Amino acid sequence: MESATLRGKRPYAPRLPLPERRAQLLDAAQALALERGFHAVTVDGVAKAAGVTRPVVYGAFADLGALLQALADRAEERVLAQLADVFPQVPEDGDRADVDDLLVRGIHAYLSAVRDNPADWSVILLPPEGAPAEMQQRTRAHQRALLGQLRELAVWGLRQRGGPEGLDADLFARSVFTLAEGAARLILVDPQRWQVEQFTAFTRAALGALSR
Amino acid sequence: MESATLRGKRPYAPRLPLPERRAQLLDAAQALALERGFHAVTVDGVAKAAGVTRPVVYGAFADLGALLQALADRAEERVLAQLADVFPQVPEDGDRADVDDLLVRGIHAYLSAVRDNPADWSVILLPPEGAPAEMQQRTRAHQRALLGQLRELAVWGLRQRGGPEGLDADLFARSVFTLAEGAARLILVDPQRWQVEQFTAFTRAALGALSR
DNA sequence: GAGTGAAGCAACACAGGTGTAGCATTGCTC
DNA sequence: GAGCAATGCTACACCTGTGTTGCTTCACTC
Repeated sequence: MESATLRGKRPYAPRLPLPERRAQLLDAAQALALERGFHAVTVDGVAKAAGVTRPVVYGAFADLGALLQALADRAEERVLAQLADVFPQVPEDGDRADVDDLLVRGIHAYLSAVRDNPADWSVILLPPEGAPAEMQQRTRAHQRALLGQLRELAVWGLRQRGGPEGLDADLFARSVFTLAEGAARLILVDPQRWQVEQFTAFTRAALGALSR
Repeated sequence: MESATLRGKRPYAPRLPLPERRAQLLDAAQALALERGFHAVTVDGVAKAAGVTRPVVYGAFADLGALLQALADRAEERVLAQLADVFPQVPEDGDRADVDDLLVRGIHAYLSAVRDNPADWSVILLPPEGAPAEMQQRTRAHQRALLGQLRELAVWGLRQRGGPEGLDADLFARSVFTLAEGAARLILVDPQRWQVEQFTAFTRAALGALSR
């Protein structure tokens, strides 16, 4: 029907196989989340941003919750892959590696990963209010897991190092965790101003100043 | 008309002078924000929670934005009043006060205030995504101001103390800020588990361990 | 180069939210 | 205890978002 094209009708968007369509929609959703916050990600908005209509989105994802879930999954997957490449090995039992250096290298690896892939890390690190409860719970579970590991490392490190007396290992681990996350946020928000090296230098100085 | 009462009509809520009505609505809004997050605060929800109808809310506040603004204003006002009572004096120039002790007392005052008034501090400290941009901007402006003060204090303190070399004062101030906020959040989220004294003890131990 | 199944589109019904207009009730004043 | 201004309520119109139905178009197969 030529009348269809003559009227102001939307031209058909190119057809895509499901996996590519999903990727395209997730890209659009991620861009929206970065620009206007997580709560601004709507099915309608994602569809518009991707140049398609809502039923296309529902063809790719069960509903908005599933889309956000998939978005988080993808970001997490990429981010873990990225870390696996660069993260320093955890010391074997009895290893004589320098504890301070291990922590500094860890921070460096973490912050570099954030700097090099701000889009995915934003999904992980930005405050998730407005996102469905499911997602928030999962984020929290991950934090707990990471915190547990850090805590073990802190216990080991403080003993190994003969570190300061009375410094609670759990709180120390939490502090490192909180500070690292804060640094990551600064890098995400203003990468011009904040360089990875500033934080590693600070960490080195702080650890160096802690008496043994 | 007795027919009105016989039918399932809403009974008239008691009439209140404007200031009390405002206070009542703000209480309702705050309770909602604490229970279900900031984005769950709606004019409709506030009205229902307060046992009135929407036009009553619009009689007290221009719109939802104004209500949230007023909520933040009130919380901030109360919180500042609270701090003014307990916060240790900033040292005069040339004062010989113990720098470490000053910081520990400051942390103690801050966290005690949070513990004793979780409702208002939650409004200040909970992540404000979903809240109008105006409010977020103001929060950020306050953070900047506080950070500036902390930074001056850190410069002064590190010099006074003859503290560790190479420890950037700006980053140190930011670290203190971030950690204090993190501690406050822990106290808000799980006051059973986290006691103010744990954090002050940790702070004291950490500062004590920093070589002079 | 027709036929057909998959992919995309417009349009609908619904839900929950905003803000407003006009009527009903109350309780204060005299 | 009647009058009346202030206060609250019902009801409406509108917006934005969700999830679905059925029609249209494309592109691949034979």
